[in-house]
Amino acid sequence: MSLRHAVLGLLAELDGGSGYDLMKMFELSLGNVWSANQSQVYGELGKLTADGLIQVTAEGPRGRKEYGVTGEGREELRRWLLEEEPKQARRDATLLRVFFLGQLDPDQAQAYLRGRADDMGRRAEELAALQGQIDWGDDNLSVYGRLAMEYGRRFMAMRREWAEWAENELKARES
Amino acid sequence: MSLRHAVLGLLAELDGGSGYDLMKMFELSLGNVWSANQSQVYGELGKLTADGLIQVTAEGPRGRKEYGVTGEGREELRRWLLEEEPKQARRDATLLRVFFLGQLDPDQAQAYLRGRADDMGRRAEELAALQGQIDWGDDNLSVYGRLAMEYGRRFMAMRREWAEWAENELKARES
DNA sequence: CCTTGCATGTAATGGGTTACATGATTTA
DNA sequence: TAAATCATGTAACCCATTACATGCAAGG
Repeated sequence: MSLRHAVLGLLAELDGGSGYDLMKMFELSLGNVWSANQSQVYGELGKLTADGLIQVTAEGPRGRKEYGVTGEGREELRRWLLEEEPKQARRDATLLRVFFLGQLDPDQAQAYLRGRADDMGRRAEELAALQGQIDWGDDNLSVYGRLAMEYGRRFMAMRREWAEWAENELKARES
Repeated sequence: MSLRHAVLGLLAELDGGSGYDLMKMFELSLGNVWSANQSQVYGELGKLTADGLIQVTAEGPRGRKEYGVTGEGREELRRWLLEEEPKQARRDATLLRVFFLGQLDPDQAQAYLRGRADDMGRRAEELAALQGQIDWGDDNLSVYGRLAMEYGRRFMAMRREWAEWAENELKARES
């Protein structure tokens, strides 16, 4: 049930916006942390409106509808932030494969881990470069988005280091 | 489509087993990396059988059916391991909240991060303790499961460090 | 004999992905 | 005037979760 709060949160931070505006945000920033597609966004806007957590505040050209968070919506957002325990989805496609690497030859298993290490190294560098380029503003989404981005960088680095360690563990077993 | 390969992989590693056997594996080891419930397991066994990737190899008491991987199934497992790029699900409930911490008072935001750091620290310790206790065997699932567990430990540690760093970043901004 | 564990299945519901479908407005 | 962008919506399908439903077998 977190898509609901992603939409609610964005509308709260942006002081309102259209479904199209939200989609842009999902595409270029929030989506790295919680992805959503167009169908989902419009669907959720409808449900949130029906539940009274947001409302249409203006209508523009091309059928554009601008939404704003209601008092009830703000309350729900705070409740979610403060009271609901974030529960981790235990699903990792890379790690699932690791469990079954015994089905491959040892050198293929090592190559898999090497591939992960390289991939993660690449991504960590890309993120680090991006981090240097961006001019962070002083608004909430910039301040907290920056924290999230640093998390991403550390995550990639950690995964790279682990994959290299794991590759060496397998090499050590070969004797 | 990875549940399919989780089931296929387990049957390959265990040299066959029943739905019940697989559920046990999901509960106590594989589930930390790819979770699945009873309905899913039995449903997937049916689909895999219909597609010829596994087959019933024996029937036991209480309607027990033992499944084994077919040649086609083994082929599909290798293909998945070697050729399919693991794609990461970009969904993290903890981090999603971080984006919207600006909706809280600064001290509440810091408390959220502190809570995460504590939680992760606790889990990292639990995992480290578990790691020390387990007698790892020499079978594939033990060898590779050990790698996955070390990943979990490092992951928790990284998250703890990040949450502490983020908390300090917020404190530094207060001036 | 009673509890625990073994064992399988189905139905309802909700969320996510992909594809389809349409059209207005701006800009080059 | 053509292409790009803005803008919304629906339908079909698949996957995951929860709940329901049943019954046999082994051990204390």
